Amino acid sequence: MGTRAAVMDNLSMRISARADYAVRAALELAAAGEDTSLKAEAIAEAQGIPHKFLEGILGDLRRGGLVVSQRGGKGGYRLARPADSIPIADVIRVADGPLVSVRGVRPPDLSYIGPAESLLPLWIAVRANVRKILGEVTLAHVAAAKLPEDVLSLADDPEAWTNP
Amino acid sequence: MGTRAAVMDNLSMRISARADYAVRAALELAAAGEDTSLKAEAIAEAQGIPHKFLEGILGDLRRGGLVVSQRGGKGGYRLARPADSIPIADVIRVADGPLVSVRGVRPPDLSYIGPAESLLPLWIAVRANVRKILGEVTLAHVAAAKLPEDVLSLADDPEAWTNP
DNA sequence: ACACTTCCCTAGTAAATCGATAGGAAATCT
DNA sequence: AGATTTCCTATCGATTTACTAGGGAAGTGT
Repeated sequence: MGTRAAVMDNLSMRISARADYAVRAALELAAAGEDTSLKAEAIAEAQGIPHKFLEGILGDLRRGGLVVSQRGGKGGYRLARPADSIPIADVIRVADGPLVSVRGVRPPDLSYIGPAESLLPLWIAVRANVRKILGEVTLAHVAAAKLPEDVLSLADDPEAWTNP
Repeated sequence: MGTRAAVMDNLSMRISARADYAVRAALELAAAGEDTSLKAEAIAEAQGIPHKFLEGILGDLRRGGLVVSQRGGKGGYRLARPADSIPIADVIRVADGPLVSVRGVRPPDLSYIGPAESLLPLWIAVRANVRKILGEVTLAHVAAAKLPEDVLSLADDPEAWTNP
């Protein structure tokens, strides 16, 4: 399409359904407590996530070492570590692949020429900033609705909530 | 072939080829000066961008009011405003749509329930942060290879350049 | 032992998106 | 008129996304 009018996303920051679901599922587990285990179906119900889809995501979280699972009648999933030791960044990375890459190429391997040369440090700066936030905020923070001060102050600016 | 660049993979930060090309094309125009116009073919050559693809992107920039065009023998594209008044964010937004989205939805339109309630302010905070950087840095900054101090200091941290 | 529950694994699929290309119409210059 | 360059529409193949289906493996309670 030459003109893109109706289609949305994907400029700079995009959080996929997969990542979003993963974080929300992890938050349910965080809220349940480290030693209570929840069934996939219960999480799916609570958060309105297609449960078969969620099963796959929970499998990723397990393989990533963030949750542990148990089969059978009293089975389910629970967090593998305390919720305050799991940053949101970890959940997203495990569910959705590496946090950042550049067209398959890592930022340090890019080569820009001419007036575009300084683009690389710019992307790096943006990335560093995103990492700082998502690496600082943990499941415990979000589940308890107590975000760190510096993050809150960013979200408090009414301008942050406006559209484009 | 030249340089192809930047898409940040998957999770958090992704810059599409479209956005990357758009910024690089705008940078060529910025370097050329506000009253010099460049042909699409010349820009494509200089930055190693498929020229037919670039034509579509330049069309978006024109419709977004960032560049003006002229057809015919002495035609081409030039910036519609001074390079120091065009933030990188504008270029990306015009070429690629809204800067941040979750599951294709803009953050203010999301609704989270239960322990996921505080997810919304978190996404907003991240978005505000990205906006702050990309809204502050202009085409002039990048074209002149003189990024603002606060951005540079972010990119200076060696940790920012590490892989995952 | 047996039934039941719940996780686990593999495949598949419809739709969207991405990057790119082609052909020609419209405008502008010499 | 003739050359040039933007502008418009349409299409393409490949990949990704978001999901669905079905069944096997492992654990639990009776």
